[in-house]
Amino acid sequence: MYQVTGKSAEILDLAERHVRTVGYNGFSFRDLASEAGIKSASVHYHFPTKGNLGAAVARRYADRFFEIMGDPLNPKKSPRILTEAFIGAFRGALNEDGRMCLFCILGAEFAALPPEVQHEVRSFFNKSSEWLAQVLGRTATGTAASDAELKARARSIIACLEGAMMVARANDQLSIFDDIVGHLRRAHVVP
Amino acid sequence: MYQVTGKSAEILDLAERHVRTVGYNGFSFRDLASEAGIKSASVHYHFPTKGNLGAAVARRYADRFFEIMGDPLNPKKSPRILTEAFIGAFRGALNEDGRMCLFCILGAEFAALPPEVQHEVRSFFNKSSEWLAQVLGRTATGTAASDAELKARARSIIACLEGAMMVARANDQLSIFDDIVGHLRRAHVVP
DNA sequence: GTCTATAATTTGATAGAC
DNA sequence: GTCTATCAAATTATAGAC
Repeated sequence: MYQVTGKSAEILDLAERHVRTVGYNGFSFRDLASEAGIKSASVHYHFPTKGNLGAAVARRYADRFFEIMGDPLNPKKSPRILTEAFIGAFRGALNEDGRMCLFCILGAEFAALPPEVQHEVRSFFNKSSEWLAQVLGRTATGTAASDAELKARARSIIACLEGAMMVARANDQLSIFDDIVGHLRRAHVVP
Repeated sequence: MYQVTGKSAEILDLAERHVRTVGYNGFSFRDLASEAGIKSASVHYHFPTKGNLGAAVARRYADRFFEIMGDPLNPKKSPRILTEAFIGAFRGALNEDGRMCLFCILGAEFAALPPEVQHEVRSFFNKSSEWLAQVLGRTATGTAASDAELKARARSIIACLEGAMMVARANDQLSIFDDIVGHLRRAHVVP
């Protein structure tokens, strides 16, 4: 699933790389075309408009993310394991290729995005904080907390991870990300 | 100081608004010109290149920020007061006009920025985490911590604030920012 | 300082042949 | 599905008059 089989998928891969590096407004259809070995008109065949392409990139990224994360209530995986997987997904994005989490950069650019892309961004933040809130609800301190409190804690962790990626990349030091996460652990913000 | 006296300052104001809304790649010299009631060629008279303008916007924003924050070691201001001022500066940016912190959006766009703007972004993150680390060093738990640990804690708070702004704006709910900060306080991450 | 005029390039997007 | 050709608009930036 989600393997690079055809040109459409290849274009999605290239677009994702660009968004995660220079943002939605930082690349053009011609950039993608030249890297894919085709012409920009052919890119429009696969994705009629740029908003269309942006939304497709966002949707695929989110689908992959939640597919990897799995069920937050899976009894075979402890809250700690799941939280570490969640943190690892963010760290991996940064470590793997020095690029940002897709939704960190799209979130910052939010007002500059076409409506269909904005919709995907909002959706990801809602779903990811919901996922993490469910995990936190399984912990000893979580069972006593209200849903609103759990969601706030989840958002706090997500916000911290997104911010950590940004600060780390601006300084080109992955260790900054690790320092910040280390602090989250020591403060018992994270299971 | 920093009042809108001439066209240069007015252009800086307009550019700052645009960057904080749609990012560095989301506006043009013509946008600024039409809003300032002049032509784009006249904008180039004040700021030869866009990188030049971007760096000037960033420098002014940072200068203002640290002017308002004052001395982190000021004995008349408690660590708690100073930290709240720090948090308030971030919240104010969001609350005042629903726009992002300038360096949150520039940080996310980092790779798409001209070198001179990148330099200002790095400089802000270094200076602000240094400022906050000095404040944290004055607290009971801070005096025992190493400089590296203090800096990591400062960066953690900054990352969280930047991330909180992003998530809050993407959802158009200031309360999300407050929830996240509230959690920071309850977890005693913040003095 | 601001203007007109314009250069040189890039952008997103379309029409129509193969 | 990909191409050539092209459009209309926008972009950063400069030259030179006022």
